Amino acid sequence: MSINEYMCDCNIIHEDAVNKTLKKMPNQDLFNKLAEFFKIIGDTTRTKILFALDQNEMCVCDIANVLGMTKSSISHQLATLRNSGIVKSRREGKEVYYTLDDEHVKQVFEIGIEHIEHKNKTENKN
Amino acid sequence: MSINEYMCDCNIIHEDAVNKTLKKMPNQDLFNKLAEFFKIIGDTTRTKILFALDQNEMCVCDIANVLGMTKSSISHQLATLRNSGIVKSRREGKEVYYTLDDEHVKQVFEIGIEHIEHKNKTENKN
DNA sequence: TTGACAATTGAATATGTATTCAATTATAAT
DNA sequence: ATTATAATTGAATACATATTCAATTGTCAA
Repeated sequence: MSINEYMCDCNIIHEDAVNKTLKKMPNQDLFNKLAEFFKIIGDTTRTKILFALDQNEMCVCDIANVLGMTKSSISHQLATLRNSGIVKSRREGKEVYYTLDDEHVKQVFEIGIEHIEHKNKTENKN
Repeated sequence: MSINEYMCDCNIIHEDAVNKTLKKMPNQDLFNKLAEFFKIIGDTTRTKILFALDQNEMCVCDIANVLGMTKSSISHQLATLRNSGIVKSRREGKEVYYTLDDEHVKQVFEIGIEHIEHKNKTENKN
């Protein structure tokens, strides 16, 4: 497949690198899901929820108390996280308990925190 | 610090878990930066850019060709990525070359892809 | 079966943001 | 200087989404 089939408003500068990269590119679906995954994590409220669930299994009310927010907003966010397969839930009586769904979430989360802490340490040198 | 200082519309169910988690909670600034980091990665166009830069150092025009988009939109996205410290750039003549800034970005990216591929494999069992 | 409480849901509002388009800046070559 | 091309920038538009508020559902106990 030629790169000329792609619309672009400039001439090609490094054709080899472009073609090599085009060959390796995963399909659109993977990028959509990957972006979706990070976008869902990428919200302040949801990072707090994930941090809390990384410590303990918790019900909606517990999380609302930890974050100082309404159950409604937490529940909306949990629905988002659940629909994306980032957390899972189980009902026990009136309460619904949430946990992280997957080890990858934990890993991504921890590396993210490392990254921020590293940036904080070195932010004075530009 | 008591959890009663936090406004919430429900009674506390598991006070110990809530208090324990409150003690461990990092400050607001860390959550803001962490969410920002993931949010920036969490866009389909930007995941493609990061994938491309994970293969080769590239100029704006190369990236525009790989993604089949205008230089302007790519440049806007690169500015976003650069301002967040996710990519860095160097000028060589008329061209500006971009690379991933940091090993953490690469790690987070790869684990993210693993996560999606794992989900793809197991998506039939609910 | 009625009341109480945990949780979810839908609609509305307010806010954020990706891409487009037009204009501008930076660099190199003639 | 002038032209050409790479890249950036600002403003506008179109689209997505977080929180609030009100109503509803699910479960348990009296």
